[in-house]
Amino acid sequence: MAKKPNKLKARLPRGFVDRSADDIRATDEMIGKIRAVYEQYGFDPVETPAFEYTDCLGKFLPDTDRPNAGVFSVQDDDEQWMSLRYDLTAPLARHVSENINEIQLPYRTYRAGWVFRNEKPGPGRFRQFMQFDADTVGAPGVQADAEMCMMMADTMEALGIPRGQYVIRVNNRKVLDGVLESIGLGGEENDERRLTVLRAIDKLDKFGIEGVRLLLGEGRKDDSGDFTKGAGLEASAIDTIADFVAGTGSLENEGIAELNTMAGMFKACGYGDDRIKIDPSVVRGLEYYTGPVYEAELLFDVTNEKGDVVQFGSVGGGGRYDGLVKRFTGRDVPATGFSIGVSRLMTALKNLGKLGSSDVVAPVLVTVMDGDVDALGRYQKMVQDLRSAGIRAEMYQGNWKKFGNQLKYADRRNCPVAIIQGSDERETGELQVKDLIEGKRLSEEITDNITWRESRPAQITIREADLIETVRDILDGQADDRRRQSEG
RNA sequence: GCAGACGUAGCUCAGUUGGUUAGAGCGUCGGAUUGUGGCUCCGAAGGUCGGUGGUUCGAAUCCACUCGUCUGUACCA
Repeated sequence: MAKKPNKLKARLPRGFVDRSADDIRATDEMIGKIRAVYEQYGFDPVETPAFEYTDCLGKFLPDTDRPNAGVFSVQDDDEQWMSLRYDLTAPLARHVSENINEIQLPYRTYRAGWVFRNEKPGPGRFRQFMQFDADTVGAPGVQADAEMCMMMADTMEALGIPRGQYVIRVNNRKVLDGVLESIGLGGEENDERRLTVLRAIDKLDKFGIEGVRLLLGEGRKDDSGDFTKGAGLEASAIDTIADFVAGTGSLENEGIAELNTMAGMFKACGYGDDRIKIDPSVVRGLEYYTGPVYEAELLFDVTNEKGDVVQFGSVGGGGRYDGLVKRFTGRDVPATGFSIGVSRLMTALKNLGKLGSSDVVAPVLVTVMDGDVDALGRYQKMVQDLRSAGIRAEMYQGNWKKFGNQLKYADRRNCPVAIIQGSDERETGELQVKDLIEGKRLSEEITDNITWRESRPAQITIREADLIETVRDILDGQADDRRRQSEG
């Protein structure tokens, strides 16, 4: 027997997903709400491309063992390396620097876009995802940072997350730096250990204070038995840090002063601890942040597809990055901004029931009984009339000779209404209008096929001229039912 | 990256100490029904048993390597 030719296997690269109609509509809705807040605050949109020259994206990674790890890079035909952007901040710094003479500072801008990371994907973690950023470039004062925090809080609420179910946590890198200096970890020679300590503090949510202490000391064994090496600090140094993240340490420095200024602004604007909170354990973006850092955290439980409760953690964050533009221009251009993880946040909002199944109704289906040119023209005209009346509609485009398949198609697409006109109806100037939703309900009471077919459930005969009015009545009735159900 | 678990049809899974042509349910497609969705009945398609190599008379089953998935951890600019 001849060997079958090998079929090409259709497969998606790992860590990437195809997006469904529901997902796309929900994302559009979210982005619309976020944009409205940013616009209200006086921010303008700008868009940069997905690719940048690799050197413009910058390298903030300390480990040079894997210089290209994390990004997708390709070599252009002039042999220059380009990379897909891994966030929206570095490209903005490039854009501002390149147009620094035309851009009026302070520059208040927002943008949504796909970013790409070449790393291990996991559930809810992809190699392409959407971020929605807002930044103020050319603003040296912490009032700009405070505004960012308040805008994040407003955005959470605009998305329907109730007060108390989210919190914006704020810290300042200068505070952390001060603490580290006080335990003798100042100076360049301790860069590596400082990083390890910061990463350990960042794990507070995950492992609790005891886990963090292990990571600051000898190290910690994970659930699979693998061992993570710690920072190897002295017991007294660990105590100092533990006191600090618990908020019981005492310290005076520039970072604390900045946090106090910001706290004062939050209070003056009526943003209490239930919305924005100073939290000494916030670390974030370990390399390029230079001042205030902040992140948005969800406080409600999220259950995944398997029904497990998962820790959702941060859905966005940001901070002050005073050095990024200077890399290009040599000029001090202080900036602050934050990023919302759109895809992640959407998962959470679905859980909260804030993004229900979309309210987009499938089209009305005009079925095809006769395939001659005259008949097809009549069917298409009905479709156009429905569309002109603002009703989503389509003519069946499959094999019209199998009429049963047309209704099956309508059923599977959740079409609300089907229009039927064969030669019998045509002769009398009539139409059959079938309410498919009501028909589905009635089908539960009918068990034998003959009755089902002959009773033609939820189907009425009308004059051709009454098409629009009848369809509209049925659609309105269905919309009322949906409303009652979602309320009850 | 490190550690562990797991890979059989589109999906969920059976498959005996290594033994003939690898099965079921659901789903898909066709028919019963040339002009009516659901139900029911009948039929069909769909598998390199993740891949490669090895042990063996014989491998879905045992071994090695590899790829992939999942869990934890690391990294996350």
